[in-house]
Formats: sequence, C-alpha cells, structure tokens
Amino acid sequence: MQRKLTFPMELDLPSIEEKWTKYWLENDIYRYDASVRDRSRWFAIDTPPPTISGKMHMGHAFSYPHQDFIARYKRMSGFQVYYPWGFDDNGLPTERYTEKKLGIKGEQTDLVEFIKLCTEESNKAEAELLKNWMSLGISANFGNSIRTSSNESKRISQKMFLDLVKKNRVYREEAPTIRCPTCRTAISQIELKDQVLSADFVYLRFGTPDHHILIATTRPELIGACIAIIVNPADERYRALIGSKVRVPIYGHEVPVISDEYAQMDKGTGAEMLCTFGDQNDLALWRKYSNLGLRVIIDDRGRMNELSGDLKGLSIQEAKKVMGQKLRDAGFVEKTERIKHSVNTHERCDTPIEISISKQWSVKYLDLREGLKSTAAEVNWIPEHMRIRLDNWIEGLKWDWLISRQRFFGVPFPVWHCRKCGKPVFASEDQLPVDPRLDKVDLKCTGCGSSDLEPDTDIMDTWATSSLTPRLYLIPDRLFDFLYPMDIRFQGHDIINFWAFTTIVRSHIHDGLAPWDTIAISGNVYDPLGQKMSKSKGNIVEPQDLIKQYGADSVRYWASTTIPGDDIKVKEQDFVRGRRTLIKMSNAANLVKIITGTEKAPSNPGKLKYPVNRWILGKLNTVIEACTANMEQYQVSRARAELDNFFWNVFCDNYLEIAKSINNRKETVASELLEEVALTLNYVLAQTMKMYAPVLPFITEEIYHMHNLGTGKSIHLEHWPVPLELGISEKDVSDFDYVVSVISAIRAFKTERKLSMNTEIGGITIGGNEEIIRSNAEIIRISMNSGSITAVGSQAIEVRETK
RNA sequence: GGGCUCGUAGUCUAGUGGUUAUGAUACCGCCCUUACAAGGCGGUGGUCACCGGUUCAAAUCCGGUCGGGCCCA
Repeated sequence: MQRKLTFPMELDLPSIEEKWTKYWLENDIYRYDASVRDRSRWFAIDTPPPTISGKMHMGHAFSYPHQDFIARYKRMSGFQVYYPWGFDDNGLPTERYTEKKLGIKGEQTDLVEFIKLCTEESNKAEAELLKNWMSLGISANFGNSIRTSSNESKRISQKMFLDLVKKNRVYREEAPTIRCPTCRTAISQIELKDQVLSADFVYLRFGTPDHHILIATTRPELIGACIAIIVNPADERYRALIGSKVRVPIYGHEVPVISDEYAQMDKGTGAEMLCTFGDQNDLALWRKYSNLGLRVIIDDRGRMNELSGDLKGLSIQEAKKVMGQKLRDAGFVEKTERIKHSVNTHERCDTPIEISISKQWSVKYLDLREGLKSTAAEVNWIPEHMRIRLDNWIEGLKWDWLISRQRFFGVPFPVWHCRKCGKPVFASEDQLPVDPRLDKVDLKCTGCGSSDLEPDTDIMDTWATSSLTPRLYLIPDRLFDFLYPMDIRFQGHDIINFWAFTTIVRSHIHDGLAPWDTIAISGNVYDPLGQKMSKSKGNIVEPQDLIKQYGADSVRYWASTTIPGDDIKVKEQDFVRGRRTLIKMSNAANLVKIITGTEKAPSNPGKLKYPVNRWILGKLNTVIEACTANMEQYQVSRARAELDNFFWNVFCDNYLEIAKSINNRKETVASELLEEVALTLNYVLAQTMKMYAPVLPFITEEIYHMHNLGTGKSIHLEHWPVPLELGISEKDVSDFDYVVSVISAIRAFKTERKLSMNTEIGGITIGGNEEIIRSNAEIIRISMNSGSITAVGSQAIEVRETK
C-alpha cells in the first residue's frame, strides 16, 4: 500500500465515476415502482444506517458493497428493490461528536440550544458522508433517506414505546443499574466491554489493632459502602471469624464476616469486601444475602454523597486518591501492589462502570429468552454459524434491557409523572411526537385526575430506536403493511448482540414474528498483516484514497473477494487485479466494436453454424448458470470468480483472439463467418458486462453507453442474462475446448522458438485427435498465422514443423 | 475460562472423501506495427499448522495439540 503508483491512464476513472453517479441520481435509476402490488416481486432491504460520528472507513467500504451487489442483482432479476437509506444520528454518539467538535458540554448547555447544535452538526456531517457513500456506487434510494433523530422517527419510536407499555413489557423502577460516570448516564448490559486495566491493589486492616483482618481491594474509596466481608467457607485462615463483626477503617461501622464460595482464596488475602456496589458480583451477592442492608455513597451523577463523609462532592477518581492517602496516614494500609485486572467498561468511552440505584425504564425480556431464540432461528442466517453467537448472547442475559438515558439529544419518553399519586401518565398516540421537557401538553393523571404533572426528562438509548429500522424506513414510505417482514438485513458481525438482537426483540414483542427472511453478516477489515486498523497503530487506510488511486469499482472488486461472513485484509493485489479487470473490459469492448464495425445494440444470435461460435455460446450459457446460482445463494465471490475466468481466460484470451485473426483475413474468409462472429461477439460482450454490472457498476455503465450494448437508460435496468436454447451439445463445447488446447500448444511452440504470437510460420504437423484437428484446421491456421496443417493421430498433443 | 471461527507456495486465496491441489499476486525467462506490456506465452515456488484415528482412499470426516481472530465472561 505504501507504493504510490502512477499510470498513464487512458481510462479516467474519477471522471467516469463522477459522471455516472450524477446520471443515476438525476434519472432516478434505482427507483422502485410502488404500484406493483405483488409482494413476491419485491425485495426489501433493511439497510444499516451509519452513525455520523466518524468518516466512512474501510469497514463500510467492505460491507456496503455487499448489500449493493445483491440489490443490483435483484433489480436486474426483475424485482422492485426497496433499498432505503438513513443515518443513525440520535443519542449519545451524536452528542459526543457535537461536544467534541464544538468544545461544549451537554450538561452545561441550554437544552434547546444543545439539541439545535446537535442537529446542525448532524446535518453537516450527513451531507459530507452521503457523498462518500455515493462515491462507492451504492444504489440505495438516497432521495428519501431517513434519520433516527427526525420527528417522524421520534414519533414511531414513541409509538412503539407506548406499544411496549400496552403489552406490559416496559417498567420503571428504582433498582441497581449500570452507569457510566463519564457519560453520566445509565447504560445497558449491551454496552459493556471487558478490559484489562492496571490498578492499585491495596491491603487494608479492618477491625481493632489487636483483632484485625486484612482485606485487599482496588476500590478503597468504597469502604464507606462496605456492608460485609466475604471469605471462602473452605478457607482455614478465617473459619473462626465467620459470624463475627469487624470495624471498617475511617468510617467505624461494623460489618459481618460471612462465608460464600464466591470468595477466591488465592486472590489477595482471600477475604474480600462487599460494597453496594463495587461491581456486578457485589450486586449478585447483595441480592443473595438480602439482609445486609444498603450503603450507597455514590449519587446518580457519579459523585460521592453525604454518607461518604469528607469525600462528599468528589468524583470517584478524586475520592480514590483522597481516601487512599487518608488510609495511609491513619496506618490502615499494610501494602500496595500494582496489578492488572479485568473490569467492566463502557464500550463508547472505555470508562469503568459503576453500579448505583436510580429510577430507570427497562424493557422486560429476560422471560422471553426461548421465544427470542426461536424467532432468531426463523431467520436464514448467512453464514449459518453466526446465529450461534446470538444464542450464546441470549443465554447469557442477566439484566432486562435498560433503555433510559440521562442525556439530552434523542427520543424523549412520552411520559409525565403525577406529582400527587406518582403514577406515570402517557401521551396519547395522536400527541406524538412529543418532548415532555419542552412541550406543553394537556393531560391529566389517569389515576387521580390531577393535572400537576412532572415531565420525564430521560431520553431513550439509541438502540431503542435503531432496533425499529424496518418501521423507520417503511412507515414514511407507506409500505410497512406491504413489505414487512423485510427480505434481508445486512450488518457486521460485531453488532450481532446489539442491532440484530434488539431488532429481533422488538419484532418478537410487537409483531410476534421475525423482522426479516434472511440476515447476511459481513466480516471485519484488517490491515495487510491481519491486525485491526487503529489510529494508534497508524495503519489506517482511507477508502477515499483507494477510490482515487484505483477507482471505486476496484474497491468493490476487492470487497467481492470473500465469502459471506469472512474477514478481509486490505490487500493491494485485489485492487490491482480489480483495476486490471476494468482496463481489460474497456479494451475488450473497444476491440469488439472495431471487429464488428457496428454501433448497433446486440441481438440474440439465433442458430449458429460455426463451431467456434457454438463453443463460446455454450461456454456463456454455462457461466450464466453458474453465476446465477451463486448470486441466488449470496455467493458473490464465487459468481465473480466464474465470471473472471470466463471473461479473461475464455473470452479474451481465446475467443477474442480467434475473432481478431478471422477479422484480419476479412478478404479471404466467408462473409457468413464474419457476420456470425460479429453477432456472437456483440452478444457475448453484452451478457458478460451485464453479469459484471452488480460488482462493477461504473465501468459496465460506461461501456454500455459508449458501445450501445442495449437500448435502455442504464445497464442496471437491463435484465440479468438467461441461457439461450441453441441446441449446443456438450460435444460441441468439448471438441472446441480441444481445439483451444491445440492452439495453446502452438503458442508454446512459438514461445520456445522466441517468436511473437503473430509471427507467420510455415506448415506444421500436429499430433493428437486427427478428426477434430482436421475439421478445425482452417480456424487453427488462421488464429496461429501458420502454413498448412497436417494432422496425425497421437495420444498427446504435439506440434512440429512440417518437413 | 466458555462459545464460534480460521490455519493451503513469499503474500492472499479456491477447494464438503476420489486424476498430478485452484487461481491471483510477487518473482524469473521469452514475445511489442496490427484492443490491452496495466498485455501475451512459458516457468520457479506446497511436509495443505502439528499429532493420532476412521477409510481402499483425507487438505476435506473424527479426536487431540499448537497458533491467530471475533464474541462473551
């Protein structure tokens, strides 16, 4: 990739690509015809809406073409293709993007102003990103794209929230929740990530000077929240202490020593502190021993509260330092070790999470595990094994889906809380979308009739909205009842547990069915050494640079080299091969038109007389069948490999060379042969270009128009090729295959003598299948520019000068 | 630690029990007046990760080991 190659390029790929991008858009080439009312003639795609917080990266340049290959293939196969476009621009990612770009903080900005700024930044980013995606040749319906932050998306999201309420699937309660101190919001299990981090493992003396127990902890700031000491029942060292009480340093309250197998004897001193709450394990133990009480010293904004004493108002990190010093000064610290340990972090910001108690909205789904698994099993997974990941995830669920976030830019809950009786009051459907934080709505409490209502100030997690993409796309286009469930979802395997999962959850709950017939999973992109691309490694390759250097079609060619679900490396050789293919195609098309001398659109060649033409048509039929079968199975890489072999090795290297030789002897060959070759050339070229069109939309469109390969507005509106019934037998094909191997042998004969391929040679004697050689002697002679050919019978093919 | 997945020429890759293991890329020869030298023709290059098993027959199926990746703990 380092090597900057410069080429005397006759093909000006950038201007070709720009020209057709504009043409497709202006002529609305990829529109669907909504008047077609037969569902079986439609193909509906659930497109992944990119977030706006980054550039288009290689992962996108890899996976979006995968959707597009199928969309284009289906369109050519006669389907109305519903291929919507959207951006996922609500919620925390957009807030963080805006905050970073403008140097502001959501907490310190007026709500209306902050929403306005987020919207403005999204608008700007989306306009730029749209160009990037268009430059890849994506054939989505860009004209009516959606965004998850729009009023319509909000309305749908709120409406489906009310449906969850109706179905008794959502609840709000005060309970321990996972929260991120950096993002200052509750988060869900989905957003957790394990990371190995360094920490100070502090050995603390609990109890009185003469009667103490050593506790090792990474969370000294939490000793105020300590409610028990846990030891393993099998641990001899502490058996006598079980049931007794020890005094917590600094705070002085007494806590019981209890035994539980959870305590690891070989970790630290074997005695651990149980706090409310240090981590998920504390929570599990707290639930198990319900009589331990609660000492919460961190508030729901991530600050130390009154109960923490002197630490009040400090952040967790500050408190850790202050308390550490206090403990050392007071002589409670025996020693400190630097260790690496695994902690739960927030995947969006890498901050270790906290567990605190607050009121949050959750979707109840832990009781639905089996149903979710069977709904997932109704979907056709490509590749199949990806479904197992989802099953594992579903089996490992521990929490209901927490969907409320204490943030600002997103879909608000359409809810108020009655100040008199505390009941939640929901907006009615016709009032949506509504923002309780800003909108005045005429509502009364359904419980006590009071109109003294307090707005709910939370917003929904982004996944609560993006899990509804089938609706977000289809409802504005008035196609939901018609096209749902959709035919296919495309997405990466990194978000199976997020997007595929939450979408299945919503469809299962709202509709009792699977959201799509099929889900196609794309792999990840790695650098040439197989490493993840990251800024810190400095191995990031920009898709736009590759597009500039090799052309968008070459990038798509690269993306078409893997089987579904496989990871890919950014390999120069694929881009090189891609560009060579484009150039070869362009040159081959030029030669075909030089030979045929016509600008007329190709037509069905009908009955063919000459073996060479029957042969190439037979070969074409076979490759059409193979390509079609593979495309039907979403095996684009195999379809393309078949096509590459046919186009390069069969059509260009052999048929086109023979046709060229025939054409060079125009005066001496039968005009009937010339005409039939011209007809065949034109036809085969057109069919080949059509089969390449889904993978290489730019160059095929260019050739289609430049050489009149059809009468339509675009090659992408042409019908996918079907084999012709021309009565060509297997023997027709295999006999001429033999002729081709004879020609290869003569080429080798010339190479050995250091002759160029078109050097005229004298008479040659060819050993081999006498009958086939003799009946095709004329075409062999013409192609190889030789004198008269003598055929003699032999097992292997042998070529020598005729003496 | 658990689940899934991968391991085939320098590099990348095809290959679901049956000729001599596919192709690309890189490399080495030879061939430019007649589409394309970004081409053509020919060639070098493989213990199919390792060990064991099933079988007349294993890159392929089974078990184990080692190594990479992803997801989950």
